[in-house]
Amino acid sequence: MERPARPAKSKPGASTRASAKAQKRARILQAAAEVFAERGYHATRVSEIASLAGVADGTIYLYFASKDALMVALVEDAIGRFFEVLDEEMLSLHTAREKLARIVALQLELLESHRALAEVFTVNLRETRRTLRTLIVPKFQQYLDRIADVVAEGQRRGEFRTDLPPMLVARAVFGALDGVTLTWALGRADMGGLRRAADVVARVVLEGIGR
Amino acid sequence: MERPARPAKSKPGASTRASAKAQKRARILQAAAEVFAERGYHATRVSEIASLAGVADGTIYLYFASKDALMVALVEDAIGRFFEVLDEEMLSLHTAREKLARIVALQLELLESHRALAEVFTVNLRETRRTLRTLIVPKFQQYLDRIADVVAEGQRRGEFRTDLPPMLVARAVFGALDGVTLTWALGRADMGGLRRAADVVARVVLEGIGR
Amino acid sequence: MERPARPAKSKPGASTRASAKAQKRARILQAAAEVFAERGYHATRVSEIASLAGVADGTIYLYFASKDALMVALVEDAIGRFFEVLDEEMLSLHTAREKLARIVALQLELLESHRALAEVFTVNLRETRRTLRTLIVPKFQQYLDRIADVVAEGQRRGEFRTDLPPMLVARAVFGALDGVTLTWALGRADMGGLRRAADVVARVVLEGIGR
Amino acid sequence: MERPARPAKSKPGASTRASAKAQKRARILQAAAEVFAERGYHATRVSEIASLAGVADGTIYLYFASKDALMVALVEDAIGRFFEVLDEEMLSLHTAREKLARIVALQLELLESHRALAEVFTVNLRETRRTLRTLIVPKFQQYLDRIADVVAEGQRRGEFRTDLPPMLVARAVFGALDGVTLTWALGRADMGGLRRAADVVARVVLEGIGR
DNA sequence: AATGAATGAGAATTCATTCAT
DNA sequence: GATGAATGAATTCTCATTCAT
Repeated sequence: MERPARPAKSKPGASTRASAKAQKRARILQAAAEVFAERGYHATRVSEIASLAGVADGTIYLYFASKDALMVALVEDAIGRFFEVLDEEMLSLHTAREKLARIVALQLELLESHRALAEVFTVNLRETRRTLRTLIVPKFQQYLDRIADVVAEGQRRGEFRTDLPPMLVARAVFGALDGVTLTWALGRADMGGLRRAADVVARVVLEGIGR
Repeated sequence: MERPARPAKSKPGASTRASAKAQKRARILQAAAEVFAERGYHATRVSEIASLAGVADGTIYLYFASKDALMVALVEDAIGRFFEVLDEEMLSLHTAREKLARIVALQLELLESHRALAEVFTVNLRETRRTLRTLIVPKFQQYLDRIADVVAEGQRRGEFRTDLPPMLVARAVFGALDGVTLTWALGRADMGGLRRAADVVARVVLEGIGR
Repeated sequence: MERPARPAKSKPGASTRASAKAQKRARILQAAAEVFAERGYHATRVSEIASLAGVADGTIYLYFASKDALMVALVEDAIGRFFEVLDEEMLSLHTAREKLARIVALQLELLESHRALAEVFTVNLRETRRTLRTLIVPKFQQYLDRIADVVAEGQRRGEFRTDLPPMLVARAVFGALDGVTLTWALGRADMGGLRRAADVVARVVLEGIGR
Repeated sequence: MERPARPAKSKPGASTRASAKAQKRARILQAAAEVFAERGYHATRVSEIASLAGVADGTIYLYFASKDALMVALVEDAIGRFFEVLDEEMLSLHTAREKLARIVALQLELLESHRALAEVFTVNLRETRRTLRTLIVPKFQQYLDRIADVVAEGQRRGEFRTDLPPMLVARAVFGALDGVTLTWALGRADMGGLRRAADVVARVVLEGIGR
């Protein structure tokens, strides 16, 4: 199940080492996502992650401070990558309708192509202790803010009706995406299922909040 | 596993005893909801529930087979009560629009008035093991079915646009409700917050799926 | 499984009550022997004994101070009854050979006809705590003394060789009886199995296996 | 479940480590025997064994799957060692009389020099659950078979009388040994006590107590 | 840097016993 | 006398984390 995946040619010296380190870190995170999704956060043993990642138990702790930190890193990394793509895509879009539709599509595309992440985000994330949520909730708030910003922009530009509080719309939209992902991940998780869902959610939301 | 209150003729005091038993059971469930919401399912000690309910640790096990069973009972009781109210209310409503709006309002009203339950449903429920989820997921599916039925009914009656798969709409609507409840419960949980959210969600959804 | 067994006609008044009490006590002991033999001392729940005896859990404690006391009473009663029979039979026997052979036969006959007791004596008795054994060991010592007395008597009368310490012989004989009972009870426990064993043990002890 | 010491060529230090592991395992078993004998199986806390063995509680479980498994290993190791000695000694003996006398002597010598084991075998072994006994009973049956084989051999060779079923004799002999060990271990357990008993048991079995 | 053996804190659950009815 | 609901003490085992090698 584990792929050692040491790439053939890499830069010599320090950067090789740095890159080897980054790769091992990534391998551990990947393994963590899979085991968390498969067994749940609490039922996951650190040794299972280590085993799937092909490292010793203790090695995990050279890369992450704790099992909790592993979950935080996993989520923050994924959100970070998502934000990068999102930010870039937003640049080329000009209407709020387009932007909102793209956000919806992008989130579901990402999760559809990373099944394990989909379950981690919709399920396992909520298994973790209150303190841990404290670290992650701000990241989510950032995302809600971005969605709300697009809604507010659409309202200012006359694209959207103005009787709906942007943040409340953002929470509902995020919830809808989370909900379809959850039922998809816990169910058959069929190919293309989330992509189709994105279309439906976008149409309902845009018709619903459109002027 | 519990014996329901015995009906008409029984030894004197029996009905009193049965009712005392039902009351103690309810007290334990209430305590469980509060502690689960406060500390999370895994961080909750059975002894904390017992202490808050004012019974001995062992007494919990005279009413529920395990900590897991306690969570299942908590959720099933709440869903059961919700369904009862829902079914009765649906009788007096005739359009699908009214019905859908009522479902949205009812779910959020119920959870707003039971803050602890709101957190249990949106957060703690997902902390429990796969096997436990197996027991609860069917109950949720029933709820999704009811929502999807109303959507399909609206489509047949010409109230709703027909290009949206009812079950997908149901999943999105449920997700939206779950999402606003989650952000409400994890945030300030201000009075009336969910009631206002119900209005927004209903308007977005009905405009969105309306013809 | 339980036989209420209230006998039809008994003496009126206090003695009736006393006898009813004695019968209930006997029923509890009988139930205890069966459950101990079936499940082992530690695995036996007091409530199982109560259930088999057809009384409430608390009732057990009106007759016996504790689960330990129940085991002590069970064993002492059985040994007491055994001693009564033994003492009477000894009166009519005159040689030490006859006496020893009779002891061997009597012990195995008794245990063969009370399968549960056989297991209680050979197995469950040793499951109990050191303090409990302290109460029972003296009873066993009495038995060893009787056997040793017969051996010493045989030596005085010239029936038995005199180079063997009577108490050591007694311990070996008792062990042999215990051993055949144990293997019988843990095995098929076939009818007549112990009776045949009695004959063999008696012959080995009295004559040896050498030609 | 444990990995036996790896043979010839392995990383340097490996054999040292394997031997350290074997030593720790032995220390735990030794500690277990002592505590079981002292307090009884059920009254023994795993933490007491750990403490006496000088390891942490959890370490016990790196070597044995459970408290039950610890008891099984203890008994099987001891029987295994006994069988090794027994098999070797039997080679140099030629008459069944000699062999039987040697078995008797050897068992009692072994137990006399391992007082704790004597109590474990005669007492604690019977405290364990039915399932555990299932694992150990076959080992005992092997021993009974060996004794019975010697008896049958003696009968074939004309050394022993032929009117006694070998297995029944084996059960009685084993019982006699078990009985003298039990009374010795529960009593003063005086030095040489079992050695003297061996002599008496052998003489009784081979020649009987009759004159 | 990597390993993996060792650590030891921590908690659900059982069940003998009590006592209000 | 009898009941059985309630009590609460008591213990095995797990597993995140450490650290000697």
